[in-house]
Parts: sequence; structure tokens; C-alpha cells
Amino acid sequence: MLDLKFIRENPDLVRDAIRRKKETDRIGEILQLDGNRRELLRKSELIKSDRNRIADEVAKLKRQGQDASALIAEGKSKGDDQKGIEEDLRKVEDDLNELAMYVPNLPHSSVPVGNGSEDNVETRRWGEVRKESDFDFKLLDHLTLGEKLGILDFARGSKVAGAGFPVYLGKGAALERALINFMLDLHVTKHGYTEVFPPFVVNKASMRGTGQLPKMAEDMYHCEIDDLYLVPTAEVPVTNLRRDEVLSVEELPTKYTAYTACFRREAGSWGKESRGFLRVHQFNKVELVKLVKPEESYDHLEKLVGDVEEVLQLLNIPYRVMLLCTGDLSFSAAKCYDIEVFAPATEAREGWLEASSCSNFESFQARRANIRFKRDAKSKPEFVHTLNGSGLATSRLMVALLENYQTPEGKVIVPKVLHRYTGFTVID
RNA sequence: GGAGAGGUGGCCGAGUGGUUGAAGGCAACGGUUUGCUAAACCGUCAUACUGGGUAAACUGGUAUCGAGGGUUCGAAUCCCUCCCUCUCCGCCA
Repeated sequence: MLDLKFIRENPDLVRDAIRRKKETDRIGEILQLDGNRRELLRKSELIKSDRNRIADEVAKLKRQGQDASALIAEGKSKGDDQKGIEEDLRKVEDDLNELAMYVPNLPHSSVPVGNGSEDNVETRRWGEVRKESDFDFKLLDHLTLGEKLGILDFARGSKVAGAGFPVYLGKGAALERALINFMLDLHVTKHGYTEVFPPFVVNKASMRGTGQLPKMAEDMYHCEIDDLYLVPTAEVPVTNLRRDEVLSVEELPTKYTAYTACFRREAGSWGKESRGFLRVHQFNKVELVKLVKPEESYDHLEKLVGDVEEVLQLLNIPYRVMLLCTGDLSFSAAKCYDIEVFAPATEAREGWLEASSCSNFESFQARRANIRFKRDAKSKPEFVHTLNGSGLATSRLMVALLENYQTPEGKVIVPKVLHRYTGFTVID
């Protein structure tokens, strides 16, 4: 969330950002509540100060063995006065905090202004994009291919859990595991991330910390009895590892990578692009998370994107990097690149599938999650900047892999870098 | 799940109703001393919110002893609820 003081002092900047991100502008109410809060706070603190003074004087009198009943009576009535004010204050604070949670992060100045995905800017492209017409045989899409090879089973996934819970079988399961291990190893050994295997469920405080709550409540799986949420992304447990901590400057940048399964209800988003792997309730993802110094966060964003790109380059899967415009930028992000892989047999979005999203949240999450650092022993703690990116989600990656690596015989060649993980070179 | 013990500042640890934001120690920071290091000595040593002040220095107030509520003129200290940690027992992958 944003600093209330910042909102108070720069309401127009914030309003502008809200408009660009197409969120609801409730800044007027926030400013009003903030004024009320400060007024009530002043009143309440004045009374408390009186009460403290009275209590001290009572103590003094008692020590001297004198009568203090007049003061005690006064203290009692002050206490009654305070109750009413305190109640009002708490209500105002609750309302204010709730509203403040719904104020989005400000887009960075380098983010193009735009309405939606049509205004995103392609910043670069890598690999050979071979369209369907470039192949001299009839391409199969990932679903058909997966079923024919017996490596994917959506029907049985529906039986045991429900639609959108895919099942991987045999070499498909092995390939999935290989991808995960390959990506983790690359990020750990080559890019210097620390591997984390976090819990797959988190509490409310964690969900608030990274900004999924309260806005995205509908999209989470929630275990009511224990009040726990299934993680929608490893970003949540991993970023929250350091919640309420003050890091030393030597710890920055802190870089984590983690595999988790990701669970999303995807409420209301069924319809187009929902065939097969394109939209599922459970998928696998290797996530990258960085906690960095504020002045370095934009350099780190570029490096983060580079770390993700290397995965695709090693797998030799064509992709493009999209800089999201203000209208497509998520609630918490200040700047975000999407990495889209190309899947030649997929009709949706002309074959370009979002496989990674790399964002700089600046201090937005750090403020919510209260993650700070000290430049040295004497300086005040400052909020870190947090970044994260999928490095990558395997579901969409699997689509691109199967479709790009298929042969005229309906087999799939395993990319070379995965051989040492799979133990086989062809799926047939 | 059952029984017990406990959660105090960066860390250790005292404190069972009244100048306790919290003794003492360690660590850290500044300084004195020192050929260097060590030691010794002196000092500083929480955070947030809020008011005054020049959005500085400085300064007033409030809150914070796991969290939330209650009792009281007054709570780290008494009562209730919850969370977490440890030990033992049970159950279990």
C-alpha cells in the first residue's frame, strides 16, 4: 500500500495513478477519514495524557499517606469520556485502513500509458517463430498431442478433483519434474538465488503482505476451518519469509527461488483461452523473488527478466518480452514485463502465451509486509523494494514445448538441456 | 488430541498493581587512552503515530513487555480469549 502521508500530500498524483490503472477513486473519502482520524486522535491523546497525570498524582498522594478520593473520581470520569472517543476513533481507523488497502501502486514513469493489452509494448523478441504454415506437416495442439502420447489426462483430473486440475502421466510427469528441476538448478547455480521450499498454504497476514488480500479474495482457495489460503503463487510465502524484519544492508539483494504448486480459483474468467493448459486451477511454477535497495530496483528488474529469458533460450523456445501499459498493470506493480512464449498450434492470442510476469513493486509490498533494511547501524530503517517474476510457470511452457518440439510422427523431442533430468530424449 | 512450562528492547535477563520505556549484562555506535591489537573508562543506544518548529536541529504528547479484550484512578505485573515456542504422553505420513 501507499504511505498515507504520501496520499495526503500528493492526492493528485495518486488519483492520476488510479485513473490509469482503472481502479475506483476513493481518495476523497480517504482524505476526509484521515482528517477525522487525526482530530479524534488528538482528543483521545489529550484525555489519556490527563489520565496519566491523575494516576501519577494519586500515586504521589498515596505514598504520602494522603487522601486521593477526589482525584480518583476525576480519573474515573475521564475514563468514561474516553470510551466514546476511542470507539469513534477505532471505527474511523478501520474504515481508513480498509480503503487504503484498495489504493493501487503508482506506475513508474517509464511505463507506457494505455488502456489494455493492446497498448502493451513489445520490447524484444527471441528465437525463430515458426507458424503453422512453416511446418510441412499438420501440427497437433498440446491437448491432442498430450492425449495421444498418454502424458496428459484432463478428463481424469476432472474426475478426481474437477475441471482445471490437470494430470500428468508417465513421461509427461517426468518432463514436468525435469522442467522444474532444470529451472531451479539454473537459478541457484548460475543466477545466485537461494532455493526455498515454502509452505503451500499461508495465513491472512501473508496474503495481505503481498497484496492478494483484500482485493483478490475471490480468486483464492480458502480452508475455512483453519483460515488458511492455498498459495496462488510462491511469491506469497517467499516474500513473507521476511515479513516484519529489518535486514542488514549486507543482506541486500536477497534473492530467493522457489517451486510451488499454484492454486487459483479463476472465478469468472472461464470462456476463451481456457482450453487445456491455457487456464487451470492448479499449475506448477518456479518463482524468483528479490528484496533490494530502492535505488537499485529497476536494474534488478531488468536482470530478473534476463534470468527468466535464459531459461527459454536454453530450452530454445521462442518468446517476446512485453512491457505492460498502465491499464494492464496489476494492482501492486509499479512496472511489469510479461514474457510470452510462442506455441504454433494454439489459436488463442495468435499463439502467444503469457508464461512469466516480472514486476517491481517498489515499496508497495514492503510497506504492507513491513520489510525494512538499515543502511548502517545508526540510520533509520527504510522499506526495501520487492520484485518477483515467474521463472517460469510450467503449464504454458509445456504447451509451447510440446507444440514446438513435435515431429511429423506425432512424437515430441525433449530439449537437450533436459536430457540429464528426464533420462530420455523422445516422448513417444 | 491430553498434561505441563514459557513468551519482556538487536540478544541474554530482572521485574507480581504506582516517577518502569522498562534494572543489569552482551552486542552495536561515538569518544578518551594506546606504537598496533586487545583491554579499560566515559557517553549514546527502540519503534510508530501525532502536535509545535522551517518538510532541519530540537521539542511536547500518545501507544507499544506475544495478540486482543476486561478489572482499576493507575497494569509488564490481576482476570478472560486467542496465537506461538518448549517438554512429556497419545495418534499418524
